[in-house]
Amino acid sequence: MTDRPPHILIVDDDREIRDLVTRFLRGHGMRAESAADGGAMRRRLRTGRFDLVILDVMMPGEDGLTLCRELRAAGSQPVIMLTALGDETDRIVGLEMGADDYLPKPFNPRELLARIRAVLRRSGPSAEPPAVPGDGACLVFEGWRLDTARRELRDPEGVLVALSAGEYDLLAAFATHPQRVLNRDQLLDLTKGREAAPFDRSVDVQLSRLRRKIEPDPANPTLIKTIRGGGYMMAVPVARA
Amino acid sequence: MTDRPPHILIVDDDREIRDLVTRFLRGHGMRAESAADGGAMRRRLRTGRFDLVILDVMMPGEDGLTLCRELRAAGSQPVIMLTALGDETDRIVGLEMGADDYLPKPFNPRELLARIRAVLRRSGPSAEPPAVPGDGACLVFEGWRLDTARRELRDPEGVLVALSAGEYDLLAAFATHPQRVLNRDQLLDLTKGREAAPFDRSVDVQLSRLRRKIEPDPANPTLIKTIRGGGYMMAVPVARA
DNA sequence: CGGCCCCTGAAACGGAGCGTTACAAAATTC
DNA sequence: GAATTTTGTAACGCTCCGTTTCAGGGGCCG
Repeated sequence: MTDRPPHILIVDDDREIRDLVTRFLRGHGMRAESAADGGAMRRRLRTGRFDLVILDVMMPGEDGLTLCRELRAAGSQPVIMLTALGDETDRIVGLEMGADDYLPKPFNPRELLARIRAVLRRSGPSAEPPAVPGDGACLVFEGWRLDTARRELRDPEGVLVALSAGEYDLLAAFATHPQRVLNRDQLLDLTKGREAAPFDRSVDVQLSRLRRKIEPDPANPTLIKTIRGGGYMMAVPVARA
Repeated sequence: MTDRPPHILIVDDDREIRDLVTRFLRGHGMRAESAADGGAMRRRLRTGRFDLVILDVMMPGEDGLTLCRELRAAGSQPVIMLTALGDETDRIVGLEMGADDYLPKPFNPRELLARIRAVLRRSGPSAEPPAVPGDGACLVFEGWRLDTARRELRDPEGVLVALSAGEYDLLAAFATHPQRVLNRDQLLDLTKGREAAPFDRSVDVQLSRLRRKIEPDPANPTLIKTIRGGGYMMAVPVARA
């Protein structure tokens, strides 16, 4: 029912293609961003939540197939691959790697749009657990235990702490980005997948509610600190278990 | 949200290009500075915080690729490389070295501006690598312990000293540049990432507040000394732990 | 040595950022 | 469809921070 615009990431070494596709998708009501290579892609995925990734197969350095396998292992976004025209091998290997669709270059932007919509429709609205690449694991910090598979939180004594969906998403965003300052835009992107409105303070209120449940002394937070003028930060190290 | 103007460093041996780009970027609301070679770049990076570095590939002495690799290893700023027109090799090697984008010379300044904005948007406001627990994130001086991962300060007895965000940033600036005189411009750049206004004395006031918390006798400071006419200096050695 | 100027320290004030509560709308459950 | 829970918005008060202002003190000159 949440019909927010889909968020697409284009990974291609060719600047012209990146810009063309980005502009085209934005012109059709989507949020689109681009990355020039695998490193940039990873950096962008670290602080943003995407509904779909478009990968060029032919790239210097890490090629699209490698990145596709990585995406499949880590996240759950659907992937569309851009292959060289008529190259059956790429197409087959791409699909084996877990790509959801492929498109031979050069392509008609309208066709890309159609395939994006098809893949998003297929993968459905419930395809994506927010903010968690590398799932199935428990995130442990200061004795607390966040089970990302069950969406449950247990305190150091092992007692279940009831969190609302929003509180869980917020805590998960921090737990997957520990020891980093996250501003309100990033947190909103990670938890709700939307952008901040002018006087949006919903993050503040949610965090206040979360602190009441997990901080020993909510007035002097030790787990999630406030960085005035910057945002918030999980101040303790997080381990996977 | 802190929306301060981005701070760009241009590294190019050609003086005309440096001036042209610097003036152009400033005319578009950015803070821009330039360096003529690798040495000047390193010197500038030591006391300034930059959001992006523009590197010329072809330079006498250390070329852009070498510098790019160095930047990638040390810092976290994104890099845009200026390559010779149509030189595929440079472009590919540049991206492999970790550049976030490239631009063939000669280029249209407006296009450079667009590239810069795109890269900044992609890399986001905080692009630091996630701190690994146990990595040397503590700075120790005279028994005091500044934990940069947790943004916490402990006195020699191990008692937590409450610092405001601004006080912490200021102390961190000194602790990462010990035994060096830092003037107000440098401190403002390191802590707030902005330039000094004509009669800006905010650093003085913050330092006064900081001294009240960490100096045994704030009237006769021993940790952070005043250098009349020059600025301030952390007067004790700092070790990583 | 004394007077002057300029630099710095610190108090005081006001504005902005943030925490929290209250309330209303929306979603979920039964 | 009603009751309950969750979530966003508005509002109030507190804290932090930048600016202003004044006082003290060091350096330079005579």
